[in-house]
Amino acid sequence: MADVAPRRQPTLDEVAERAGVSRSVASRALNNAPHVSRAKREAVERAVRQLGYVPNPTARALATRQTGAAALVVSGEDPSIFADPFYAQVIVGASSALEEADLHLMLCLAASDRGRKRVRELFRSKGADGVMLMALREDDPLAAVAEEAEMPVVFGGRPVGSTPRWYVDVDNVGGAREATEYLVSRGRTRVAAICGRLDTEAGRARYRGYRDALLAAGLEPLPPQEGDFTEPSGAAAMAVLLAHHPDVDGVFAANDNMAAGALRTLRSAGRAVPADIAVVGFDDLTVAQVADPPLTTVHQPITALGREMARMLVAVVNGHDPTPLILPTRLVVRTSA
Amino acid sequence: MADVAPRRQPTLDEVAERAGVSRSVASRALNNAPHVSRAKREAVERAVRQLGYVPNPTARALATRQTGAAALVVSGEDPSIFADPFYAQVIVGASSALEEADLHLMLCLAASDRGRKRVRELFRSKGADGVMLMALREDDPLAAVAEEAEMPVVFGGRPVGSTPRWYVDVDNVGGAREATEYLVSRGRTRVAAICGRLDTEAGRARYRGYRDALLAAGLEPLPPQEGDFTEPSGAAAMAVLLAHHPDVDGVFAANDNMAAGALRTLRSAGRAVPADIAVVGFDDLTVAQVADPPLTTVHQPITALGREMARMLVAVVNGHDPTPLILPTRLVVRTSA
DNA sequence: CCTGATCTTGGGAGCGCTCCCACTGGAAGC
DNA sequence: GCTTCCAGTGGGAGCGCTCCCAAGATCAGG
Repeated sequence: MADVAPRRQPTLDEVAERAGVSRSVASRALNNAPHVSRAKREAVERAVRQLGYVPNPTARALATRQTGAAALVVSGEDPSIFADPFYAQVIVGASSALEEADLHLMLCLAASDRGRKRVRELFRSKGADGVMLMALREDDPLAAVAEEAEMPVVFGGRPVGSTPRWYVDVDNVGGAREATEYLVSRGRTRVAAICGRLDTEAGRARYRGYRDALLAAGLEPLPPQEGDFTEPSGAAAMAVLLAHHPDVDGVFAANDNMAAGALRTLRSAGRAVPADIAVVGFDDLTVAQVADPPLTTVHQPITALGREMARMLVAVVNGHDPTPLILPTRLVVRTSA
Repeated sequence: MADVAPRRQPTLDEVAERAGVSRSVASRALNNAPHVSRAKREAVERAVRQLGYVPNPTARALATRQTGAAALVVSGEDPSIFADPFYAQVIVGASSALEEADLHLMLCLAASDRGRKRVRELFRSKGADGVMLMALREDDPLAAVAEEAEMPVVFGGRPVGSTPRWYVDVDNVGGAREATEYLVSRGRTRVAAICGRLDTEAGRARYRGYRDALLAAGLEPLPPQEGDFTEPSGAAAMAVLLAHHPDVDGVFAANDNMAAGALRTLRSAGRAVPADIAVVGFDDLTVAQVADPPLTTVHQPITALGREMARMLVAVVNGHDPTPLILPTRLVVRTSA
């Protein structure tokens, strides 16, 4: 058995006693609220130092009805979705913004039924001061949970088919359009799309951008070749594309992972990139730089996405009503197109 | 201003009243503890359902002195360390194990001074039931914090220069040795090492494994060419290596990111891989599969690492004293060596 | 010197839950 | 028939904090 040190933490009452003041005064001094004389304030500070007092966050949470934590919920059918480096960057951004507001970050991967149930419980029990919700799919069970929740919810990316009150998104349509326009501007005329899951808003929006651009250029869009945002699915989609449309000379992939997969298929099929086929990705993750050839891709400000989500959530928690935010993308030209 | 729905949650007292029992009985029924008659148990369940009652986790935490949360703390000088997909996989594993124990996951990136201060506060205020601590460097300020903490701490990877009571690590020495032995077995005689930060135990251990293998084969190890586990640092290290030891015919990189960087440098230097130089990585992340040529690398069970850390922590929290764990690695042969 | 306004102060009532404990009544043991 | 035991029950005292409020202290203005 582990020997648990049973020494109890000092409480606010003990601090107060030691400082020769009442609990109320000690509490006020601690939260540097007004109505505390300089002398007592200092006495409290001294007692805190001597006793090594640290306030008990749980007790404070119970009294104030604020947990001091914000949750980041990532939906998905299986946990592997979270392995996408995308989320790590979101977390970096969110974490820094929450740090400023002195909130803790709870991370919930709502992949299993059990996980979803726990998220539901979290919502209903108000186990956090607010929630950032990402990666919702069409008919996602979490959508309803968020709906009925009496808790601030900020969406990362819009859910399919509805526009929530608070969200931060990236200009998916614009980014995809720009990427496709670029392919067209380089003289590509048979441009295909390897799109992401079409039960996600990002997947749909990026296909829409691709489609818009081709139509505007008087070219014919190909039907969506659907992947699931993973490298293997991109490789597979590229293989199908090559089989059905051997004359394709440009590919817009809805993210870098799938673009990397496409590159792999093209390599083994002996097609030169970008000479025979140009490839553009989306995200601008590390994989885009490491790929061979380095990927021309649509950069999206992922860390900023996380940061802004957290900031927006903090604003809502503090009683404000911020306006939704759509972050810009920009095309990063490398070698693949 | 956001309109906050002020409807209060039902409390246990209300459930008890509705069910016609005392608060004690209701509590026992809820936690399905013994000493509750079947009739009352059902009455309570009914009341819970009718009222839509959900227990208040904060109040429970205060009463039981258990927060119901475990923290994963990732140390580091700047947040970018967390962008490594490695941590995402650790989280997937930890999350699933914590889910089983019905604990929430708090994520703390202790990159800034502010972040470290908050972690310290977390430790001192017992803001979590236990902590998983990763990526400690030599003289890491968090080491002291963890030391004085009266809280279960499980380390992910050993810290430099000390062996904590509870940790889960990967067989870094063995993995590096196997990788290097493989290079030697393929006839490579001038094998260099691009090692990770030598102020981390993983960085040191992997270099040690490399060194051991060469010495055992009667070959001369080269001095460590230090990187920081990032792709650019691997590229830079490879460039230095090429300049100082033009005759190198094999490289062991301490992780896949750096191996990918090395590949990039070799490509632009016109060296063929593996014909001229063989390259082996470590981690077996997605990048290893996507790299060109696909990386031969040392696979480490990262998700299992996270899972076992969480399980170990749960064991400690429950008063047990589990023994440290060292997870095996295995060489995955692809094309680069 | 008195009145009212303002600042300090501490008592006490929660926040919503767990858990100890004293009490009941019926089954079991002698 | 009488203890003995124990499942079942509810009262009450916390857990450690915040915050309302009444009361005392201080100070200005008239």
